[in-house]
Amino acid sequence: MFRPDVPKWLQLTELLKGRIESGEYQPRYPIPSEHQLVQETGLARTTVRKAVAALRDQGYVYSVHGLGTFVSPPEDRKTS
Amino acid sequence: MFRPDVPKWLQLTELLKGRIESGEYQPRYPIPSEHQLVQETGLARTTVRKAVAALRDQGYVYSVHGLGTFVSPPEDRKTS
DNA sequence: CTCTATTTGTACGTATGTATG
DNA sequence: TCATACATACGTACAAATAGA
Repeated sequence: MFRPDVPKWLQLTELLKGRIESGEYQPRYPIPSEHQLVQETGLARTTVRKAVAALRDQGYVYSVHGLGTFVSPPEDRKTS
Repeated sequence: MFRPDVPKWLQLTELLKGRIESGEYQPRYPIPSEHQLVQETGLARTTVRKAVAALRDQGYVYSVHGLGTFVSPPEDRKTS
């Protein structure tokens, strides 16, 4: 599932970003939980968290403690 | 209370399994709640839950949302 | 019927240790 | 020395189901 030459966390970041940009994950709706992403990818939770943190830093998602991680409105995305 | 070389969650799993197999916890009766196990062991709830989840995976107990976790009948136990 | 307490379920936040390249 | 990656462990928050007063 993952190429060996690129960090897995970065590949997961790009994968999720693609699903957001394609509209598969809609603004204001949650992306899969960390637990679900761990199950689906086989990665460790820390690695999944690193991928989601990068998405957050780039304005693609925001997280609410105890609730989940949600897709940001398109204008929040930092495309730089 | 816990050995340093084995994960605490696994040690708690084995401890509870021992109480089930010895008959201290009887089939169809509840085991201590997560909260009680936290108090008794000093572990975090997440760690206690991991121990109970392992017990569930092995067929030793089943949980009912809002009610508790109960000892399974012996024939459900996966001894493999 | 409503309120409350208890209990399990779900989910994110944080920290530490170990191993590998 | 550093980034990546996995595992363990504690903390905090919110949700849902159940039972009883």
